[in-house]
Amino acid sequence: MAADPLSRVFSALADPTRRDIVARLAIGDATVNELAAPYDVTVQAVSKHLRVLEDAGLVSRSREAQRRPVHLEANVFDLMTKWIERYRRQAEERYRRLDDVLRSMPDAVDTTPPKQEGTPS
Amino acid sequence: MAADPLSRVFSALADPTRRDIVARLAIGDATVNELAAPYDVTVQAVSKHLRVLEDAGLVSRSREAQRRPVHLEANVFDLMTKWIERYRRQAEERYRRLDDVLRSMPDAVDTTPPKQEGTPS
DNA sequence: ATCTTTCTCAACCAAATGGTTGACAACGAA
DNA sequence: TTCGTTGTCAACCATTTGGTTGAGAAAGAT
Repeated sequence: MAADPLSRVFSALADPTRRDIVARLAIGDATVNELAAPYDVTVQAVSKHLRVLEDAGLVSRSREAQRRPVHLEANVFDLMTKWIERYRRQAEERYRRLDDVLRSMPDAVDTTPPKQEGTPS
Repeated sequence: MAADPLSRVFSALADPTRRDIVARLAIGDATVNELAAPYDVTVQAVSKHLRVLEDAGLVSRSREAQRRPVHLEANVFDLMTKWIERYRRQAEERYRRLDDVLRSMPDAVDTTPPKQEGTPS
């Protein structure tokens, strides 16, 4: 089993069925049988998927008679978005700098579009 | 191999070594040997990781003499952030509505914690 | 031409993954 | 109590994955 939380979350969402389940749970809590209904796999398979999502902290299961309502824990998403945003911003910044360098070169390639730029972000 | 692009991206980032490589590439392009140096795995293993990242569209490899500089393609991140944001927002909206309902109920359960903000971890 | 460097491909291996079936625990209903 | 429903656990199976070693392609250096 993956050690670090970030790997667990990414790994959990790397499966289309599990992303589908998350999408379903965003609408509202559901039981395992309800979640399994749309797919032609056994309930056990869906239960396994839910365990993966639970280990990643994306989902929680409570007890209610025989039923086990599954609930989406949205806050774990932040872990991912923070990681993603960090490196995207860094890469975009780098790209911008490269762009500046190219622009500052008189006519190395000459394909420079005659454009005046705004300053995004 | 995973069919859909979203699964490929999530799956690619589910590995700590590959996330590390992405972090490194955010600083600047690098060759396979440079990328492999910090880890005690073979260059072949890193080459495989790069292939996974490339299939996910997160990275591109060009040719420059014998060297193959690896470049980070930041735009693919958007695919993920869009997906994540959508369901997080949906789940938060749902939580807000549930919160409203609970607040509008006079004293259904009475175990209501006194107005605390933020989840108790 | 022959070496050297850089990197990928192919074959193999152990472990993880996603699925199955079968057994059974927990609980409400009869 | 016995039955039906809901869900998990255990064992098993096929495929994928992350790693290895060994061979070889591509291009500059000698």
